[in-house]
Amino acid sequence: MQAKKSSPGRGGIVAAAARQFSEHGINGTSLQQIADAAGVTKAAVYHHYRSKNDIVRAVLAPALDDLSAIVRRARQHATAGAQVESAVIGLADHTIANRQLWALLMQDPAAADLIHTDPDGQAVFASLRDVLTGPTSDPAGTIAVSMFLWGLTAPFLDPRLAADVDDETLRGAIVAAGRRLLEPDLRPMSSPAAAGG
Amino acid sequence: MQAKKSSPGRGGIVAAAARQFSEHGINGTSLQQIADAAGVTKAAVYHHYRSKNDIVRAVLAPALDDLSAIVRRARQHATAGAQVESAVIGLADHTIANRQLWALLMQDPAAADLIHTDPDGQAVFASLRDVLTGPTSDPAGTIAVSMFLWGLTAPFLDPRLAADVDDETLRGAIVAAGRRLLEPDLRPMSSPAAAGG
DNA sequence: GTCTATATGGCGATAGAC
DNA sequence: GTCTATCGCCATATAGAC
Repeated sequence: MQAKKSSPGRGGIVAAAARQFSEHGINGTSLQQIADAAGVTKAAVYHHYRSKNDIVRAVLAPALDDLSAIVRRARQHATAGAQVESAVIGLADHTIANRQLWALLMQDPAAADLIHTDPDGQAVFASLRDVLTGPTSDPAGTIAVSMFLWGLTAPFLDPRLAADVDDETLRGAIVAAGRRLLEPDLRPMSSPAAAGG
Repeated sequence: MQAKKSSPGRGGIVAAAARQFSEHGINGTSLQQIADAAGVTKAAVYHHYRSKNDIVRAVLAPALDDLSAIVRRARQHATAGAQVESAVIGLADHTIANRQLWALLMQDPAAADLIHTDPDGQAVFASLRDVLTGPTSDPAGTIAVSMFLWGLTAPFLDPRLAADVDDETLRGAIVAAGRRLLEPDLRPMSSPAAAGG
């Protein structure tokens, strides 16, 4: 079983594209680079995908599906605290298992455009933020949620972390950060009156 | 006071470029777009800057200078805790006063390339991380620092925050997040023995 | 399903008139 | 200091042979 290296097919192309995208950004990656990385020609790539945008979608789609699953699983918990905890752990695991993809999803302007355009993408992110924010809707909570989500990209983007740190340490640090930033009793309260939900 | 709208000069060009960069990303912005936004032609832009890379540098340079100043100011404090506090506050203020620029600096792959290339840029970020990390060098601390730095981009990138939240709330939330993530006594300690610095 | 070859357009960058 | 016009190149995307 040589894994059919001579003809990568769709899977090999999206894998190669994902690698190039996370290295050079989506706009910084040409179809030629993708084709070269996949070991085929541009025309072969176009046989599988009718445009570069389609490739981008194919790369990002699994991440959006994973996010949906994380939200769905979190919502099965009864209390808001348990939902946040579940989502934080789910995100930590997803980030670690899929670092480049997550960085791409959050970091790249082209990905942001695509998500902003796609109604499903918007809905997934909105529901994720809802779960992480919990029932309260104070600005500080919204800010903490955003900082946590964007902070999740750090473990891949930071060259000092990408190589050295083992997954278990990373997971522990991410979950700890999520708890500190998002758990209601730890959340910053500039005006005490706002605490009464 | 018409601010000389007929000839924007260098200032107008970098301002226009910064706006376009933070909207479409550096690689996603053409010189034609920059010229249009500045109200001149491409050739006029090239009269002031000899390459697109020069424009990028001109856009990012003030942010790097600001970072240097933040680090310098933080280092004047005696204790590590005070240095962290100073740097966090400095970063919060800088992010709020200069949201797009910071997002660009941290978010864009092309900016990352340029910083990675430029020795000064590398040095500034290294020293900033050193100050935020403090004397200890445990992985969890390094991760927390990275998450905080990347989390700082959130306030601009999140459409729900860019418009609604006033600066004071934002500042309070960022500083609070920085404290929670970075202050030693709050930091996650998977192995208690590592605490003795 | 992959290839070579090509069409078409926008890109960064330059030349030279005003 | 700005313009019009253009170069050379590489981008996305297509056509048609094998």
